[in-house]
Amino acid sequence: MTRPTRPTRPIRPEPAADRAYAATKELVLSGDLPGGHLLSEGDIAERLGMSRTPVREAFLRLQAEELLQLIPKRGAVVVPVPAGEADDVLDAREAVETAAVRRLLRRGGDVPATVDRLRAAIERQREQAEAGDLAGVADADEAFHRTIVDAGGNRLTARFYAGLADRQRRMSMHALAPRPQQVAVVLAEHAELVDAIEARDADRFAVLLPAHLDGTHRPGR
Amino acid sequence: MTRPTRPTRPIRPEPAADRAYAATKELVLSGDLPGGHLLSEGDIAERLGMSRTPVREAFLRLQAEELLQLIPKRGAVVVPVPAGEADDVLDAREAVETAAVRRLLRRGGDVPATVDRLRAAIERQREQAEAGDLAGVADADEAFHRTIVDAGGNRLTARFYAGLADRQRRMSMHALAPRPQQVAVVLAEHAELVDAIEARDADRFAVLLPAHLDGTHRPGR
DNA sequence: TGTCATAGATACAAGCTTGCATCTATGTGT
DNA sequence: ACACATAGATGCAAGCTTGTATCTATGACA
Repeated sequence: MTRPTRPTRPIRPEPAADRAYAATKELVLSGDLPGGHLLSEGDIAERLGMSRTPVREAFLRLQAEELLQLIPKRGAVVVPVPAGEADDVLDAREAVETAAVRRLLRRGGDVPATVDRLRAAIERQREQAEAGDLAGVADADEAFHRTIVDAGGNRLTARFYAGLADRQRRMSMHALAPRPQQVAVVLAEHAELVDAIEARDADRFAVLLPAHLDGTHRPGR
Repeated sequence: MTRPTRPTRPIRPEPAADRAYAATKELVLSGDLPGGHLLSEGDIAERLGMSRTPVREAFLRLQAEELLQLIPKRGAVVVPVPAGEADDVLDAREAVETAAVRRLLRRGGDVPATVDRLRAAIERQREQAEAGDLAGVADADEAFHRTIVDAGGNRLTARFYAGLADRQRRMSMHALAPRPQQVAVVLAEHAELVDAIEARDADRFAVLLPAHLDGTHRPGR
């Protein structure tokens, strides 16, 4: 099996439908399209240089994620962030992450490996913060929490959590950027959460997490 | 606001895509199509007397629910129930229901109304059991648990839970039908769950629920 | 001569384009 | 204020193109 270099790379062009999906989703999640905005298949199709069909496919997928709402014979409206969505997201995240930790401990998963991964994620976040990369900080934060969820080993909740992260990202676009000292608090709280996991203390984790999420993501407090 | 009867009922024919979605989903959830089965757009389209386009839309929606997997140029395979899916579903249900109760109590929701609805659901389930309607028993059981989730007031988790119920239904098709005395146990445990809610004791609920779900849905025990 | 590997042909299925019918909302004229 | 014409957008259908698997026939080798 000598294959020194990739032989003439059989690149397959990304399907048009996937491009349309990614582009449109980015428009919605980035907040570039405000809630309530009405968009049409033809518009996007023209902008992306493709026909309406792949765009329609993209719209259907986004409707399944409740980011778009297709209105018969009218178009697709960007679903506005419902009132109370922030609460719902945080509540759901808390439930999923807590359940993941309980399951990890209950089923005797590899706690040390998880702890290592989490501490590495904290370190990455610290580096991003020192580099002043705000988007990088947010990414690392998401990676930290996703690592917790993945450790639980429940594919269904992990998938659900990915959708929650999307929605949170969409809301964060309208929120204030975290200030440096807030990042320090986040890092410290993350460390505490990891300590609780390392101590195999799910109850302590369950107490720490809501405070962490509320404190981080609720501007009013 | 006098609208005595519906005036000339403006019935709109159900869109072809919705019919295709419902029909195909039923095929999968009922277990009529085994996991791994390969089906094609053309087949379904012909059977339902429509073109491939709405069928394709249905397939896309089902792929978003991870019930179908579209394989380029090949067809759509019915995603087999993954190993460990039963565990994942029960784990996720436990997390969602427990979180719903905690939230209901934390936010001072209308506990008496919820309790009333739950006791009514138990009563319906008892009636279905006495009538010997096994499907009715299963429906009432789902309604009971869904009532708990809805009481939490989190739209995101409620939606997630609906998908869990679908997957559970699909798995139940291959499971044994419950025996009458098992139904009695279920009813008694439901009553205990409601009592915990009425007593506003989320911790007791969190202890009772896993035992209930495990005992009911894990044949091996 | 029999068996196996292989290359070519064929059938099938999706990805996408295009076109048409239908429905909704809007604006105009009386 | 109301009816009607019109523009715009989707819902659906049919056809074309492309990619994949399967079948078959041919040739090499034992």
